[in-house]
Amino acid sequence: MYFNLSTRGSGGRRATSKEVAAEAGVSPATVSNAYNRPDQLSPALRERVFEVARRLGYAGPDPLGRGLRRRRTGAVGMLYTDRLSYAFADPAAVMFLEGVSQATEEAGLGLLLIPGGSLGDRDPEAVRGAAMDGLVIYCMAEDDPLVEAALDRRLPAVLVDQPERGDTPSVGIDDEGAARTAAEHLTRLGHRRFGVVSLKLTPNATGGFADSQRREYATYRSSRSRLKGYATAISGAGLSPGEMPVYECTENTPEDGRVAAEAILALHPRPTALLVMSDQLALGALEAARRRELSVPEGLSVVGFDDVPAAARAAPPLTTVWQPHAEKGVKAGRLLISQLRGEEASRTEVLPTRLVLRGSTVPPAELWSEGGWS
Amino acid sequence: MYFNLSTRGSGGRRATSKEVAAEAGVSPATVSNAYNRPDQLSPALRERVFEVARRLGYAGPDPLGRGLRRRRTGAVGMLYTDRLSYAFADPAAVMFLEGVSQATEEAGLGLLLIPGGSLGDRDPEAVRGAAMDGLVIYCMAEDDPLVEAALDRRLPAVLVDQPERGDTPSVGIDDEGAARTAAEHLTRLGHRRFGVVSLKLTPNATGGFADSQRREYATYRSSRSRLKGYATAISGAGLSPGEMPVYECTENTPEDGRVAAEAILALHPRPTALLVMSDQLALGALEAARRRELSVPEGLSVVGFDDVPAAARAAPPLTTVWQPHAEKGVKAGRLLISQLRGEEASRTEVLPTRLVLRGSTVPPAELWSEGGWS
DNA sequence: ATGTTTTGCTGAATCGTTTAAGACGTTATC
DNA sequence: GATAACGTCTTAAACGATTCAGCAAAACAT
Repeated sequence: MYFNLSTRGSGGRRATSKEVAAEAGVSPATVSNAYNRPDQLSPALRERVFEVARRLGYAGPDPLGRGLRRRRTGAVGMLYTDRLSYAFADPAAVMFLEGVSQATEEAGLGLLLIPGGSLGDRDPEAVRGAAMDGLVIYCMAEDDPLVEAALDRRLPAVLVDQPERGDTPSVGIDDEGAARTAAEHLTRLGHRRFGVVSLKLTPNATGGFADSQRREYATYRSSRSRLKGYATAISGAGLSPGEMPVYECTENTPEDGRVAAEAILALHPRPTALLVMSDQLALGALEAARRRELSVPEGLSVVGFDDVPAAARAAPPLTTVWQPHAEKGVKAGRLLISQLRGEEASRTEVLPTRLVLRGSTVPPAELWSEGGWS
Repeated sequence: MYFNLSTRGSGGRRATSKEVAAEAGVSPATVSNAYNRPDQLSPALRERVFEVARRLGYAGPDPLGRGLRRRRTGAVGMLYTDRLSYAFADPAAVMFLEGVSQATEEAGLGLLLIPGGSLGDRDPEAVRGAAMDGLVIYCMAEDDPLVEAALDRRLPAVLVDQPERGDTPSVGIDDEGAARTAAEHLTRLGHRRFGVVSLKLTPNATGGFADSQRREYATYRSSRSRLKGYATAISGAGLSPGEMPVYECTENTPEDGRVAAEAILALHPRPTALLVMSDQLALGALEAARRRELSVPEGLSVVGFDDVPAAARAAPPLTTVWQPHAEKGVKAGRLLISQLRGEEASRTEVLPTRLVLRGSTVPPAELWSEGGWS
């Protein structure tokens, strides 16, 4: 009969189920049953086991021991493009996480945010060593070694906003179509000179204008597809997309967007419209215009992507591509969970997008006299 | 010699280190060493082990087996007041998480978001069964059974924005002092009739005006302290805080804030100033005023709490109490990590706050003729 | 040639559970 | 009265790794 009360606090070793069993004079199996299958033992004994457990400071089965035996952890992992802390600074990612967490919480699962390290030296150890039952892989570059490492685990997984891989289910949007729609909106308004403020094209992006080869071989699918969508629209208007300046940002922040837009607006001839790959960047573009005393939309049209809440509150309110971030998260989570349950999941889900017209886009100034707009 | 290539994909059993060992003709200990202590075996053999591992589809040591043996998981948990998905909808919580994730990522640790379930029936199973090396407990009610369950695990922990407990380190702000400062700002401007839009006072809050007993026995420390701070300031101005209406919200959303403010503004006599416990709620209060065609600040002063980014962009910009959300997260994370490293951590950290004066507060209209303001 | 250290590997115990399968006494069934 | 069924509890074998003491051979020193 050995007590263990001294271990209150974070120090000291916790009691094990075996010790509880010994102290209560039963077998370990019975202790296990007390916690996991109340119907397998008499209520009286169960109570006694709990009583002893309390006395010994045993707070229930150790998750690792249990997990090892049961082959399941009760948590799903989430892998993000970049440093974890950046995810929380990106409204779109936060909304996505909101959706994922909703799905996982419904299922009683934990959500394990896996540290990737900075993009420079991604450390696969964390994803190799993370205790999880499955994972959602969000917005990663198609050649990111972490994706490889993650998939190697052979866990149930779902890819989000990424190229398909093997038979892993995926959810995403039609980036190319959405971008095309956004650009066509501008060509229809009569714009002829565009600039693109782009998200990262490859993980090791250094920022700056991207040449056509770089555009072609972007390893982030979303960026590549959106670029393609923009280009298609431009071509459709009889223009040549190759000449269109594309400034690649390294972070999805208003600051980076501002810098990019400033670079583009310094060009001659100056574009009359900016195609921006995210609202975070677009907010920065608005700021750039403001600093140049170039009024939006009169002097410059801007169309964003994502439709984050701040887009509607911006001055002027931002014309942008809406996409269902939270729903994407919920879908991804559910898809993963149904795999965990062994159900055969649908292969791929493409969620709808919608161009939201607000105040940041009008015909170019050159056309005003032609009666299109006043 | 047995291959296992058929298990590509999520199905199939993964190879174990023992199988790799057998196939490579070495002992399991050697396989382990190949992964964990490269210096313990010849480079040639190590390469051979990896080669066999690759062939067999062995992606490195199983996290659970390893975790069990090593007594450590490589992840820290995070426990939140409410449903996880709500955390992502609350900018303050998101900033806090940003900080925590920064700290954990630096240390190469995962961040496990523990599902609590809805507040009604909190399920302690998840916190009992979560595989983690330590946890941060954020903004929980002092009588929440989940806190008890979490502390019972005897893991290293840190409490955030919560009453101290035992010798668990904690980080927070001086809620009472900050609230008092906010309220004193208004009393100094000459306001005499106040309304309080309050965050939840207890987990099972139903919303509505809270009587004095309810205010007294609030189990969320932040709410209780802020209420106390407001009251102190009011008393200091020679008024009686007991008469001040306090409307308790159930969620920290603009919608709830609007509803609360509407209820308060319908009172007679109508308060000239609103003390609001969060900016999310305050944004809703502004909306309520707008709907009543009551202009802020001329007809109503509003002071918030948190200084979320949207506060500065609101119309009018919100006077509010700034607090270092992200830094709080970093501090909490670091405090936890230093415990994990066995370092004796400081007991308690109180972070600074600051009242940020913006456009939502002016003297009450009654005083304008007296020359104070125009 | 002998003693000592180093290198490279293995055997066996251990981490804390869960879970088939089975033992044993009691009660229901025909 | 035999048999089946049941309720309760136990035995023993996993689950997948790590770690420490130890051992043989090789390298080095004397």
